[in-house]
Amino acid sequence: MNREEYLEVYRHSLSHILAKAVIEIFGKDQVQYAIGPQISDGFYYDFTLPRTVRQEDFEMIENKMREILKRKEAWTRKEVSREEALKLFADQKFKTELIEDLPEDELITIYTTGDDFVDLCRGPHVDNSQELLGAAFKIKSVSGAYWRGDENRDSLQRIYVYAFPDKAQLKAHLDLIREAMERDHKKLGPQLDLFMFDPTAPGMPYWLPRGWKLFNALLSYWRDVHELHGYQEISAPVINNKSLWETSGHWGHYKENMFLIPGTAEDESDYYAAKPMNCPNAIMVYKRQMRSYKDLPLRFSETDVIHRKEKSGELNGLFRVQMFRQDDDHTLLMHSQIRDEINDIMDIAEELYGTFGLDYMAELSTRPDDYMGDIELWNQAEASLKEILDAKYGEGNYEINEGDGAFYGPKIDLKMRDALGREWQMGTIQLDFQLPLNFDLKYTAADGTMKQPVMIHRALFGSFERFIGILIENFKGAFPFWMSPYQVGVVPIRPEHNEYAAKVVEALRKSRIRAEVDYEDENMKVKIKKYKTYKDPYIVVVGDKEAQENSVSVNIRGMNKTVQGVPLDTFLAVCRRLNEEHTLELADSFEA
RNA sequence: GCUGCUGUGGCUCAGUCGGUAGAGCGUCACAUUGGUAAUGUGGAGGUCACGAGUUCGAUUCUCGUCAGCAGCUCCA
Repeated sequence: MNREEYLEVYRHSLSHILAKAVIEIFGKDQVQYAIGPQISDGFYYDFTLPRTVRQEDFEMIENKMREILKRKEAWTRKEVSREEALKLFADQKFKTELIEDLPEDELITIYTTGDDFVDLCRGPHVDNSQELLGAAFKIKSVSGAYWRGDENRDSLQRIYVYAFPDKAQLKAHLDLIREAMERDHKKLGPQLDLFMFDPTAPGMPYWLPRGWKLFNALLSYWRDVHELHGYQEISAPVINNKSLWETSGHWGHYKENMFLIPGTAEDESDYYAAKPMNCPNAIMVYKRQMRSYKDLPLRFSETDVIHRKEKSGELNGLFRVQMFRQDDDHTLLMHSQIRDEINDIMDIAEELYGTFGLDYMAELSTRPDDYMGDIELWNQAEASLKEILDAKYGEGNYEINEGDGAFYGPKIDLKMRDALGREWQMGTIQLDFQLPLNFDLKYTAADGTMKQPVMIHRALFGSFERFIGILIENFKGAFPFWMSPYQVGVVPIRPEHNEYAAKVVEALRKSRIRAEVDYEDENMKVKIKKYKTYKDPYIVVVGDKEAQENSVSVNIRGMNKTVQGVPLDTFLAVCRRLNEEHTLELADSFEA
């Protein structure tokens, strides 16, 4: 048995122990038990119980589980007929439903643990509870869930449990969770004065001065890269009359997610809606004039604010917001250009992600059952996408989600893995055969006939907001030099050094280095601490010595190391280089 | 939206078994003239999220609203 199978078997087995414990605590006639699958860090089990399980109950339940394990009960497997199974679980409505839903010819197996607990299960399990004695587990949380994920059906209590083969692995996992919590951008962001929220605008971040500096550093890097790849940035209205959204189909399919703004009429006839996507306006720009095949591909990138109304419980810091800016683009092109264009987009993605040292994986989603458009076109497009992915990552080195594409075209999703090994859905590259049709887009082909272009929607960071949220957690707030809100904090030792400090700050700013300085008549240690808390990459201290020799004393972030007597010009040159090269690591030596 | 939890000065949190609140940090003032992560003293700062109910009296109890957090995808 390999490690994964082993995990599966005993997590699964432990979930039965949990169910048994819960039943013994609350009484068999008080508990309806549903399902108890394993998940990535343990397992859960769903129940209906006579009362809500609280945090105070966790220890009691854990103890009951241990007590059951110590009984070293045997597990016996038995094959039963459908009738026997139904009879056995007559008073368990969820189990009954599960049995009734099993295919006619399915073999039904039940497992008995000890002499009183029986559960419907396909197994496999351990043979005796004894085998689980060494396992380490801990109840993680209790939350609500619905029977079969359907909010119209029974509301269940789901008990989550962490489970690992031994204490060391459980501890390692709990440490990882703690580390992730320390990195939580919802905590770090406000702490570093990057962004805030206000109840009058739920899910709509306010970017504070420091955060906006970071945002703009990221944006300007993104612009530079796209400029080199032939993109043209546009900006368009944030609200449009509903007639636009009717044409695009959003009014019909996406209205619940749009913030609506009444016009002057009494009814909805002249409503406006804040844009939830940029595509229709990019199309307006395309339609402004006749387009020739020679113009294509036309790449209209856009970072305007967009709004999407979310259900109240779904907001989550910068990860799920109601107002954000995508690093968006809509490219109009001929069918024959799809492959080259997607290839170029993948190159940009690689370059962008590489700058942050983030690994990424690609996933292809193909034609769904309810697809629209010409099946030939779909086949060609999917073939092109596969070809590109095969060439780039090798056949089989990317995931294919059959039937998971949008109805208007296939797509490639890009997921990345952060410093803690967590996965994030980031970029998305979607082909769209539908909108060009809805808006009746045309170009004049070489033979003088009118043809319809294809549209590509793509965002590589996903949204600036979410991407920054991920970066905050990935770097734990200690950003690479080029994107740090302030790159250098200047600390004059005494007020008499303020004059030289001002000279240093001016020189830094003239070199386009973001520098902050504290002229207060305050102990220098206090100032150093302030900039350390802000995680400024470099803190430079200036006193008599530095003023005299036109140098700075550099404190390097994360290195507990100070380099004294660095000539100011040398320091400036190093900073400029880090900015230009978008270097991930800080320089720790300052040679001329 | 649903389930559960939470909401006390800018921040982190204590407290009130119902009699309108306290600490540390931060901030401000004054003193301190400092060499790489917290100098000292003093002051200001709170309608205890909002609304209603119960009560002689509510920050505390009840209900509602708003916002936040965790989960609601892992299929016996």
